[in-house]
Amino acid sequence: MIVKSDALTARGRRTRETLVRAGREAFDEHGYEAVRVDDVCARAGVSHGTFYTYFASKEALFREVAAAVVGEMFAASVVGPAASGDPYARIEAANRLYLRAWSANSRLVRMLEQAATAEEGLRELLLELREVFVRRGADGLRRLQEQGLADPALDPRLTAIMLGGMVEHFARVWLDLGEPADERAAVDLLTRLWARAIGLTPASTSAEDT
Amino acid sequence: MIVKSDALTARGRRTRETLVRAGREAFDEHGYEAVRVDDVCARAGVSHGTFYTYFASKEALFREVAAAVVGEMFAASVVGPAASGDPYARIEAANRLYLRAWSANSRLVRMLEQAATAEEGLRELLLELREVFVRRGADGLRRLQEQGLADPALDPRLTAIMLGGMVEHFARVWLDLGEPADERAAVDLLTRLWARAIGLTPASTSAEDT
Amino acid sequence: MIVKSDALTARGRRTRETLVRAGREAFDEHGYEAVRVDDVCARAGVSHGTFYTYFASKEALFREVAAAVVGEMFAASVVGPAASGDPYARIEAANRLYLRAWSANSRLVRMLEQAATAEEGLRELLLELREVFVRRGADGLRRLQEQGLADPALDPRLTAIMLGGMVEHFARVWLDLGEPADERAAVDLLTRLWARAIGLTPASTSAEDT
Amino acid sequence: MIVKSDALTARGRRTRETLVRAGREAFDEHGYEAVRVDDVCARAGVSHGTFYTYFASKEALFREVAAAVVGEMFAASVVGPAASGDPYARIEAANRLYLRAWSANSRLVRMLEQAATAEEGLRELLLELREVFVRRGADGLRRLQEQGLADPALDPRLTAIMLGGMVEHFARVWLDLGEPADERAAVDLLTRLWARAIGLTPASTSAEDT
DNA sequence: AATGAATGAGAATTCATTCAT
DNA sequence: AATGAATGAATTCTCATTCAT
Repeated sequence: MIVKSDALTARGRRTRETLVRAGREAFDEHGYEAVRVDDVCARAGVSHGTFYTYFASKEALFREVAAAVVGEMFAASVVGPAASGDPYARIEAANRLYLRAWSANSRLVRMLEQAATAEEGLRELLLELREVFVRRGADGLRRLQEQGLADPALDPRLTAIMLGGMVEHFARVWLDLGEPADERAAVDLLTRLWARAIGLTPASTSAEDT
Repeated sequence: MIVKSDALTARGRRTRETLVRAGREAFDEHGYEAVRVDDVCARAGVSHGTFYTYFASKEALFREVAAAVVGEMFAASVVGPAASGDPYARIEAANRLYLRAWSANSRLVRMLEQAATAEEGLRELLLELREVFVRRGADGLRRLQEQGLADPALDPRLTAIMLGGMVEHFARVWLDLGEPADERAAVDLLTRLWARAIGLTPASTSAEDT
Repeated sequence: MIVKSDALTARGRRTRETLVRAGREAFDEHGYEAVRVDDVCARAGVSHGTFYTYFASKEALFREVAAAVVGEMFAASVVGPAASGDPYARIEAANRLYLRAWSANSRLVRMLEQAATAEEGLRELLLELREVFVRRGADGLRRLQEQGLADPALDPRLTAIMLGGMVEHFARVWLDLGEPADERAAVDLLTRLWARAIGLTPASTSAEDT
Repeated sequence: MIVKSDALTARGRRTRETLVRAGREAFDEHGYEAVRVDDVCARAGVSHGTFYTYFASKEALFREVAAAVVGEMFAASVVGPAASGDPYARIEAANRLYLRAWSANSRLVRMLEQAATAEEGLRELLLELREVFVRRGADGLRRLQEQGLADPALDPRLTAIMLGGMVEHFARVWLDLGEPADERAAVDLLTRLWARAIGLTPASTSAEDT
């Protein structure tokens, strides 16, 4: 007798949101397996009977949390046309956003990866998330290639996957494994490596040096 | 009650090895949580009672499996002085090895990462594994810098982490998420990006082209 | 808090009746245990809260449903003086009514039997129901014995229980277990067996044959 | 990890049997729904973990109990050629056995009937049980008809169902609903009604009277 | 009268681990 | 060394019922 989100009173909506928030925190802190439904309920301050008023199972809650995370990351991935001019600056801005988005959610994304092995629906969500970032990277590279600013021999998609993976992976190592580094330095280096790797022509790169 | 590895009859050693092998396969296929001790025993063809003759717990078995995996990856990470001459070729060889080593064990390494969150001992093992690869990468880069073949401004350790992460991460996406690509093309592109990123001077790079 | 039936507005009476009807259908289709209060409410189109405005518990609803069923069966058990004349024809008419009454409600009666084990009140209801049919059968037999048409050695009550049970039981086997038979043939045979069993004298029986 | 019955040590077999016995008693006393797995375990003196070593679920235990009951009833239904000669005496003997067999298991059989509604496998078991008794009755009648001792116009199967139902149903009313009667009188009357109903010719019937 | 959110006792089941043989 | 029966803590989920609005 799960109640759908759009058939709820204000109070119901509030409770539901509280549960999602509590679940997100709990999953993020302890991992999917380690979280018991009762933990989430305790954190949300409701009985576990109430939990099942809103979610059919722990997994259903996770799906909801995962969807929220993915949604936020989509939102965070938009560079905005502001940082316009300089290609190098654009890459830098994108990398900063990328690093932040993944840093903020790295544990949940990894849980999603893990859970995606078993759950069909989650797998799709994960692939979709990845695709958004890959496509963004690939499109950016293609544009630079068309402008004659990047090595035209590089396969845009594969390159985007690899360099995007470099950023994503660093987010993990940095935060989850505690590799010491400060954001500025990290973004600087990631950007430099990225730019060089795609052969961003000296013209723009040197702009920074002057 | 647990029998130490070196105080075993030949028969005992065989049983123990069978269990480790069975555990490794099971963990790799289904993940740590999803594997029951009984599954491992069934696969190894021994009773549950026997399991506890050799391992104090499921976790102890995992530790053993993880150690074996890490050992193999260490072994696999040695480039060998054979591919000597050309820096680019060395990087290429290293990338091929790197990619293969991580591909072969990506699921288990991820499980190790996950488990490391909770277990102190595993955390150390994981950091150690990572360190070996990072150091190898950093050392290689430092050597190139000393020879004037790579950008001396790059922090060797951070650069190695980032570029190594690129390879490691690609191994996951490629195998676990099924991104289509063939090894040759992948190694080629990874190497090209890596070389360019560290500013490997044309002199050597072009050596390949001629 | 429970509103009594006679202190209700027209609207309230309607809601209450809807619930009883919905409960009866649900119980009949799925059995007492399998029916959740929510199922009844959904079927009746009211909220669970409303249910408790009219019934103190699920069991209270069942009691009401059971009483209704028993009432209907009482009503159905009246042969009416119409089929007067011939004793055999009277038995046949009674058997037809008997078979129909039990057929129509066999599942609910069985649930009542089952529930009666635990609930004192229901036990009485059940015994009362049974008694009506037993008494009717016994009275009929006694009359025939007095008229010299049936074996005077038979204990009227016990005989009525046994022959009545034959009809009742056949209703179950026929409908619930799907033993194929058509009503006409079944009533014919039941009547023939019944008449012969009580030694209904040829005089009347043969009346049918001529 | 349910262990099959034939792969058990003596101790295991003993435990399993204890559980079946405990389950049978519990079901008989309280009904399927009212019995918790823990009740059975407590009665058997084992932990509930042990229960699941032998049975996959409460339902699986019930299936086993039901099969045992049906087996016993099959065994009990054999009249044996001893009571040979007199048809009336044979019917009487059969009725006594019939009444006893159903009396001894009436609650469990009713539970089986109830459960059969939901479970396919149980339904078959029930139908099989019924069929054995029906066939036995039908065969007996057919033989009498061939010998010219019973009304040849009666459909053997339908008649057996009806008269068998009379006995079966009486067993319920007698034991479960507490209708007072002693076995001798009940068997006498059931037999007299049965014999008369099928038109068992006076020749044999009167044999009893002399 | 009606609603529907909240409750929590209760039941089934899993599985790592122990221990007698 | 090996076996496998026994254990019980832990966890998920259900559903009748209460109560504030």
